[in-house]
Formats: sequence, C-alpha cells, structure tokens
Amino acid sequence: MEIAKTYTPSEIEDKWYAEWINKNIFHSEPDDREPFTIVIPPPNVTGVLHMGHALNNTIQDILIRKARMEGKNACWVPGTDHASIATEAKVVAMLRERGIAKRDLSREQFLEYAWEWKEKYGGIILQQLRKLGASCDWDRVSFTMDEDYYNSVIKVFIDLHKKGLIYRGTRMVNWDPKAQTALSDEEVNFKEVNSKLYYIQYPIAGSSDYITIATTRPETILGDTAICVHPDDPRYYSLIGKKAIVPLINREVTIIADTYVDKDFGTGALKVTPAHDKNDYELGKKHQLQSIDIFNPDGTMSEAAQLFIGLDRFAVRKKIVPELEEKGFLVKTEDIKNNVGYSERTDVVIEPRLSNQWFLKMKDLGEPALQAIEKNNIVFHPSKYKNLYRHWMEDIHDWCISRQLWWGHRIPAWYNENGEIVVAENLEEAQKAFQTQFPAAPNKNITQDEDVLDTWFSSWLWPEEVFKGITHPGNADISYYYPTNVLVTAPEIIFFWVARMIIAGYEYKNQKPFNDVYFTGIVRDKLGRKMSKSLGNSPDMLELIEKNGADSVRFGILICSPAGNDLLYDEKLVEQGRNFSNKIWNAMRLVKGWQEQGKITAEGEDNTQAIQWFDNKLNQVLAEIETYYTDFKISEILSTIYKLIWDDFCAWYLELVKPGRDAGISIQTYDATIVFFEKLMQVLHPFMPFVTEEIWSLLRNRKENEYCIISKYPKAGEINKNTLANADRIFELINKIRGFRNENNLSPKEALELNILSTDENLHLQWESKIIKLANISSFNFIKSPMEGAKQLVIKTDEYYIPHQADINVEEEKEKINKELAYTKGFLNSVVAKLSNERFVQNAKADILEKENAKRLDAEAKIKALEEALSRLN
RNA sequence: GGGUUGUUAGCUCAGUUGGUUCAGAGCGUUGCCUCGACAAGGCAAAGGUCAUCGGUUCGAGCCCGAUACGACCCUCCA
Repeated sequence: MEIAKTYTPSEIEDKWYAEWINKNIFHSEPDDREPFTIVIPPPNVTGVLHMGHALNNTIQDILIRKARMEGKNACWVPGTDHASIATEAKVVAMLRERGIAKRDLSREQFLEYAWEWKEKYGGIILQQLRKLGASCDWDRVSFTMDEDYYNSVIKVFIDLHKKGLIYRGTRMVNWDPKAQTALSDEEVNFKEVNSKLYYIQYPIAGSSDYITIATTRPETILGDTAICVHPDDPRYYSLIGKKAIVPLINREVTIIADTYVDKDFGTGALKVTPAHDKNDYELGKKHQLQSIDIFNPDGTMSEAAQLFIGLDRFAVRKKIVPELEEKGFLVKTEDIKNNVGYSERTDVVIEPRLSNQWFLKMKDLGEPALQAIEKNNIVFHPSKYKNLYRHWMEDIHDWCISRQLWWGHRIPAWYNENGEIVVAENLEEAQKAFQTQFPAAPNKNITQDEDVLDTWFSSWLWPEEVFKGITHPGNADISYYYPTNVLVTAPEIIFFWVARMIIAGYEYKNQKPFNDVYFTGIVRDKLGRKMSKSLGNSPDMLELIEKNGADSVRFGILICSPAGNDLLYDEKLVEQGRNFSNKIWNAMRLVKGWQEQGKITAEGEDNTQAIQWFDNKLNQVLAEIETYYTDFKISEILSTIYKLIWDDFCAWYLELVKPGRDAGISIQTYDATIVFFEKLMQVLHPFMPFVTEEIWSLLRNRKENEYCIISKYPKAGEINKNTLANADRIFELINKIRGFRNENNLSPKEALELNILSTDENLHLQWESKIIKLANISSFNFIKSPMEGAKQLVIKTDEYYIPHQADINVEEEKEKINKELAYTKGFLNSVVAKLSNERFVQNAKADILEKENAKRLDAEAKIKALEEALSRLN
C-alpha cells in the first residue's frame, strides 16, 4: 500500500467523527464510574462559530476527552440559549423581508414565526461544533425554551416571588430604544466619547437676570422641572427658591439647592430632568419634583416634549442647538470627553427611562455564592478573577429581570381590572389566587404581564436544568452529574452568568454548580485588536477548518493561549498545526515502512540505550503534563507534547533506532517503538483527536471498538534521572560534533575521528554505535591524555579530540576558549564567594550547599581543561 | 475617579517557595543540506544590562516602594 507523502485531514476527520457518533462514544448515562461533567456555556441560538467559541469549546473538548480516556464517565452537555433580544431582532428582520410588521401581529402569531425561525436557522453553531471535533453528548442537547426548561424558569420565578425576593417597582432603568426593552446594568457598556458641553441660559422669572447651566444633552431641557445649585455656592445664594424659565417652552421651574451638585463643574448650576437621568431622578424624588417623560419608547420625542414631536433624540439635538443660539439662549459650547452607556445588544445609546419593571433582590442570595469563592469551594483559574468577583458581589445591585419582548419566558404575573397583581403558574391558578387574595375585586378580566424574563434569568439555571434538576429534583441524572466538574467560559460574563449560576446552585441545590471555573482569554488578531464582527478581523472558522483541518485549527488556537491571558491569533499558527500533523504522519510512514517491507527481524541493532532513554523521557513528560492539567495550563501541555514528539521522538529517538537502508529492525525495537508511538498519540489525542485516531488505527491491526478516543490514558512510570542525564551528555556531544562540522563547512558525509578522554568510558561504550551513526564517526577511540593538534570539545569534565586536517583558526579558537574561560572563572568566583560567606553557609539549606559545592568542582575541572587546551594552542 | 493586572530575545510567551551550567521555549531571521519518513523537511547559528529608579538581602527576573507606558473591570460629575 502506498501511503501519501502528505497528510490530508478533510476526509479523515469526517470519517472519524462519523465513526465515533456511530459507536455512541460521546453518549453518557449514569453508572458506577466516577462522573466527569461539563455543561457548555450555551451559545446564542442565533450564533455562528467564531474564534471565541472555537477556543472555549476546544478546551472543554480537551478536558472531556482526557477524562474519558482516564476511564471516567465523561459527559459534555451541549445546547443553546434563546437569546431573546438577538433572536427577536432576527425574527423582526425576517418578517420585514416578507413585508410583515411586528406591530400587526398578535403575540401568538409572532411566536409562531419565532419558532419557525428557530427551527430553520437556530442552532447552526451546534452543527459547526461537530466540525471542530467537539465530543458533546448530542442526545442531551438542551434549549432554554424547551418545555421542561421553560417550566423550570417559571417555577423559579414563582418560588423567588413567594420568598419575597422578586418585586415589581417603578425604577429608572436602562432603556434600549432600538430593542425597545429595559436592560440590566450588566448589559450596558460605557464608552468614552467626544461630546460637547452646551452652556444655556435660563431667564429668571420677573427679572432680566439669567442663570446659566451646562449640559451635554440640550434636547432634554424640554423635560426640565428644576434647576439645582449647591447651597454653599455664593454665586447663587440670591437665586435659590426663585423661578427660572425653560427656554423655548417657557416652563417655569424652581431653583433648588442640593449638595449633590459639584460647584466646580460647568457653571455650578445643574438642570434637572427627573424622567431622563438617574441622578436627576433621585433629586426629583428628594425634592418632590414633577417628572416629564419627553421620549417615546423608540427614542423619538413624545407629545410631552411639546416641540420636535416624533423626531429622534439625536436629530433633535442637532436642531435644538441652532434654535437656542438663534434665540440667544446658547452662551457657548465646549468640547468634553464623557462616558456614555451603550446597549450590549444593539449598541445604541442607552436612554435612562422611568418604568415599571420586575426586580430580584440580590443581597442575601449572593452571600453563599460569595463565600463559595472566598473559601475556595469553587476555584477560579486564574485566581485573579477572585478579586473581580468579590468586588462585584460585595456591591451587588438588584437585578432588573423583565424585558419588553415576546420571545422568552413570559412573566407569570397576572393583573385584574384594579391593577392588583398575583403571581401564578397559569390562568387557573391566578384566578384562584385572586379569589383568595383580592376577594372584593370582580377578577373577571385577568390579564398576564406582557413582558418576558431576561435570558440570563433562564441560563443561570443551566447546570441544574440541563439535568432537569429544577423540574424533577432528585432524578438520577442530576444526582449523578451535579455538581459538574469544570466550567470553561469567557471572563466577560463572570457577572452575567457565572456569578448567577453559583447563586442559583446554592439556592436550588444547596450545592455549588461546578468545582472549577476556567476563564479563557480574549481572542485578538495578531495586531492585538479584539476580534469582532464590526472589524471583520475574525476568520471564517468553517473555511479555516476546511482548508487546514480541525486538528490544525485547534492546535493554532491552543498553542498561543496562555492560561488566563489574551491570545493573539495568527493563521501561521494553524499552519504550524498542519505541519505538525504532517510530521506525525511521516513518522508513521517511516514506522509502517519497517512493517511492510518485512524488515522486522529476530536479531538487529541493539537499541537498549535509546529505548530506555525514551521510556524515561516519556515518563518524565507524562508527569509534567499531569501537573499542567491540574493547573489548567492547557497551552503548556500542548507545547510540551509538541516538543516531545517533534524533538525527542522524531529528531532523536527515531533517528537513533532507524535501521540503515537495507538493514532490518529487531522485533524488540519495533515493538517498543509502536508502544511509544501509541502513547504519544494518546497524550496528543485530546488536542488533535482526528490525526491521532487515524495514526492509532494504522499503527496496529485494531480490534472491533479499539479506538484511541477510548483507550486507556498512559500513566507516568518511574523516572531514572541518571538515564536522562547520561543521554543528555551523549546528545550534547553529538550536537557539538555537528556544530564543529557546520563551523568548518564540512560535509555531513565526511566521517570524523573521535578520541575520548573521559572518566566514564562505559557510558560512551554503551552509546558507541549511536554516536558513530548520528555524528558520522569513522573511528571511535579512548585516550588517556590530551591530544595535540586536534579540535578539543569539552562537556562537563569530559574531553573530546577530533583530529582534523582542515585549517583550525588558532586565534579564533583561542578567543573562544578565553571567552568561555572568563565566564567559567567568573562563575567559579561567585560560587566560591558564596561558599566563603559565613552568612550564606549558615542560612542556606543543605541541598543548596551541596549543589554549590558540586558547581565548584565542575567549574574547577572545566577551567583546568580549558587552560590545558589553551596552552596547547600557544 | 476607583480597582485588578501586566511590562523577560524581532514576535508570542514560560520562568514554581529569592540561590549565576536558568536568563529559557516556540515562531521568525541567518548559514549549510534534496541524506531512502517528512522542503509543510533536516542540521546548526545569531538575538535579551529580564520597562525605569530606589530599597530589603550574603544573594533579586523573582520580595517591597515609586515612576513610565499598556490592558481589563467598575464608576451618578451634568
């Protein structure tokens, strides 16, 4: 069989994914094994796979695959959330294309379209995750609007309301005029923008005086109901209590005094618009001011504004300024930088707006969740996020959970004709509730609240309700899989989601939802810019996978993802992954070559040393990897395996044992090599599942159901440090001989004579044939004293001499030796200084002292050898 | 404004409880090599006063303080 010279991932990847699915390998059911559970951070149902998902899900897949190979019952639950704002926007857009306006539809009709959209386009991302190789249990796909899930959200709302934690209130909320809904504080992003500060003078009633205020939002003067100054500001003593006249609309407002005002900002006089500013609202409450709402829900001016009715708020700003100027009210404008809130979802400027919303009291709920992190019951990786979390939890605000949308979980609150409210699961229950709670009212026309709940109010139940832990408490799944092992997510949603899941976990399971939380970094392009749709700097994931293979994409993302730091993605890294696959592929071709040409023989070259060395090396790396896994240093694991395979296995081990052109390979060597190769594929499998499964299948004739993905993960064995150190000495010698060739422009084909002056001849004898092979040595001898007229190499206390007719540049040689001598002497001095320092000898630990003594002896021997070499050159 | 965090080779990053064979890796760069696994390759080389200043210590990339620049989060100055 001819094996292709380069590895081609596309068919191979599809083949193995289908095979794994076919064998039901990703599916998990509770049994007597230890569970290892991950719930996916549910992507938005409207989402498509981008770099962030790829990073996040590759890490989850790595952890799941590793656990599965360790014999744990690995369960990775996939799913999506319903994303009320985003989905509703998609549906509205779809309707617009069909010439249908949302306002012409009933709620029921709209929801029918929404489900149609969801069935047709929603959850594409789950298909895309398969391409990435994600080993999710696809029989367990959850959606936050599934029937049970829906019920769980309603159940929790009712329960929290019963506990007195949910209340309805009139509050200044963050209004998104585009989505036309309230948002929680967490959904508002503040951006520093260049604005203008407008100085506007208001005439004082019954006088020719003016009071000048400064504002960034001149359009809101139409809603002004007061002017506020600082009580201790002498400039305004005489004006307090008088009336000012709002320009253009001639409304008389009172000049009030409050210490809230900053005397030094602007003019020290503040216009107060209680309906459209959080602080003004507070002032308004305190001073019992009138509140005039001058905006419609879509951000246009309402009737109450009197002017510019129906015009957008920003258009009004443009129009009102010239008008104020024309009429002599505008004093001046100034450039200013200020922070403006934008909607997380629609990126429009948030309009503070007074409205009736539902809130969840967070303070008491948050307490166990704060403690969980403080006491390390849940561990954050990296731990720096602990501070961030504490900071937020200690100053937690009530959560605005209602949204003025249709797509989502409809708030189970009911109103009678008196505007009285009950909270109940359905109409029937609501009627009963009204009868007992408000028996005097007619309770005939009961209507349900029109609003839905914040999407996060459903996804905070995710780790519980994907196992139906809320709707069917105590069932077999929730008892077995909960708490889950690790959550892998982005730090951006630490408050939105992580904190709230922890809260819900303690409230409804009295138990944390996960043991560890691993926060990934932010994916940036190679210029360090955050990847975003608007910049268009995010590559098309499916194209990338198609072109390079999922393994390479996974490699490229992971190799540059230091724990908790941002990663700068560069397509070159994906190429590096592709090259790596190819390297492994070719190593396999070499090994297969031995098998197929019938080269395996009973006798053959003795490779005991090489096999022992690599066995130890492998064990050493396996142990190292284990500690990296516990520290979630995922990127380190990959680069460690990369070096192990490329440098140690391919460049050293295979070169050491590779038989000559027509020679055979011993059965012992062959078997050992296959075992090593298998172990390498196993440790790499979680990172690059496809190429490893393919190679695994080719290394031996496999039995039914004998797959790499479910093979037993190799355990680290005993490590003999001597074996490793000895091999390093030999490898260094080979390197130095190669370097000598390079420096002198000698062909690798030109064999050299090697004379060895060593106290450990036995070691050199053991490795003799390997040194001869890899360094191309023509004669291999031991000598008892330094050799004249030969190139000297010094490694620790061993000396090597290579007689060579090529001109050795004596001056250059001397300079090199002198340089090394100077360094070594300096080094020795520092060691001696240390050892003769009483305080060092007293304070340092025994093993450090021992090390220092050894350093001294080595350095002394080296200096002696170098000095001898120098004298021979003179 | 408050908080968290970072600044180590051209680039991206490792450097565990302070102890000079620890100043490292990968990529990139440079030179040589088509040698029967692999040019998506092989062999080798060059590259850093560990941001700056000061302190603690017998000893500091590592600990402490200040400065400069950056990142992120929070934030009611219109």
